[in-house]
Amino acid sequence: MSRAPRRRETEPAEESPSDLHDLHRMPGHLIRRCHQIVVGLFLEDCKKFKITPRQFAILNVLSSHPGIEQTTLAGLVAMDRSTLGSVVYRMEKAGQVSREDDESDRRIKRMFLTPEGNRLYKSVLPLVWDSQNEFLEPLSKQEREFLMALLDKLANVHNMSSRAPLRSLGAELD
Amino acid sequence: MSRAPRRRETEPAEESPSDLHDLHRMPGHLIRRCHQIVVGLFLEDCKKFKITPRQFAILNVLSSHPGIEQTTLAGLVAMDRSTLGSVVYRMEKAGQVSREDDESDRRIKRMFLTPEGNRLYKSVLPLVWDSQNEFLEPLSKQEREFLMALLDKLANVHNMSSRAPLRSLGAELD
DNA sequence: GCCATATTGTGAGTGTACTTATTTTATGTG
DNA sequence: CACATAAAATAAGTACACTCACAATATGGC
Repeated sequence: MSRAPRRRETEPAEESPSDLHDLHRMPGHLIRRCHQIVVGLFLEDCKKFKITPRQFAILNVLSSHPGIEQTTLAGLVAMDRSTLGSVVYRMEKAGQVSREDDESDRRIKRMFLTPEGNRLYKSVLPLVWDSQNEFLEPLSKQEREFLMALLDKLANVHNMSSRAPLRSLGAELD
Repeated sequence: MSRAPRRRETEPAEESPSDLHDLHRMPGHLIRRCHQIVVGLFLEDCKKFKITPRQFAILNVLSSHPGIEQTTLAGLVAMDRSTLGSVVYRMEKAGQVSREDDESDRRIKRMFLTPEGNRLYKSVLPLVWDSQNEFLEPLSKQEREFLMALLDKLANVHNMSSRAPLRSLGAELD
């Protein structure tokens, strides 16, 4: 039913079926595709280090903020506490991060990069940037900047209504 | 190293720490945030129907292409076969799709929407569009179109190098 | 000091999203 | 027709990404 090709997209594929258009016009679908792609490029470029984008994000934040607690870290990388917990658990097993109990607040576990984790971070950083540039490569410099600005705007405006809001630091730590 | 706040973003948060900038300048991170957000809006708006974005995508494609096989469907929604299999399994249990064996090729299972699945699709469609508009709401009309064009370009250029490429239909199925 | 309340981390349960390997069935070639 | 090869679906294993619930603490008021 309803086989009327009434649009002329940039170039969905070859055949351009019928009202499957609905799906491909949705921002959510396009965002998902791009996410899928950028993760794929990341994993490919960093293959020899067996690291994921989330693990990299954690290394990155711990590198500049040693000793933060898990909930704060979760806020900084925009993950929820449970997910972060399981990712960090794996990284601890892999010897990349360490956790130690806080003296004054027994609920808290403070997190640090191990030397191993730090080496991994330094080694993988250029490869990560490669993958990011590779992703943006089809766009001109201006287009890249515009894209980033638009995504940044969307992410920030919706920040607090999202399920794992990005949160910056308070003033109490280090 | 490198503690120079040399940018002035739209509004990252309040403190704008130091070289955590690295992370937030990465397209991958922004894309992920936006993905997280748009999925969150979808789930919130469609809460009473207990449906996920992927399940909706499947309903959408099956609605216009009844009788396709799983591998083709996977291509149309850009999921890999394994993931699609498990999602479809749940939808079959929920009575939204049905699968029947193909006569001429015993490997194939052809998929259809059940009346229930079709009702669900029709009911949820407007809510889905609401969520998509809500996501884009912070942007002007022009910005929205530009964003979509840029994402579309990225998704299409990288399509074949991604792990679950979007594939359009061949000519053999009705 | 005691209690209602809030916070930190965790655990269980569901749903993607991949990888690799295996089973079943088709198809092409000699 | 037997045989290597390919394709469709599934299974097993890993890694997020959430939800809700819960135990162990802290904290503010009284």
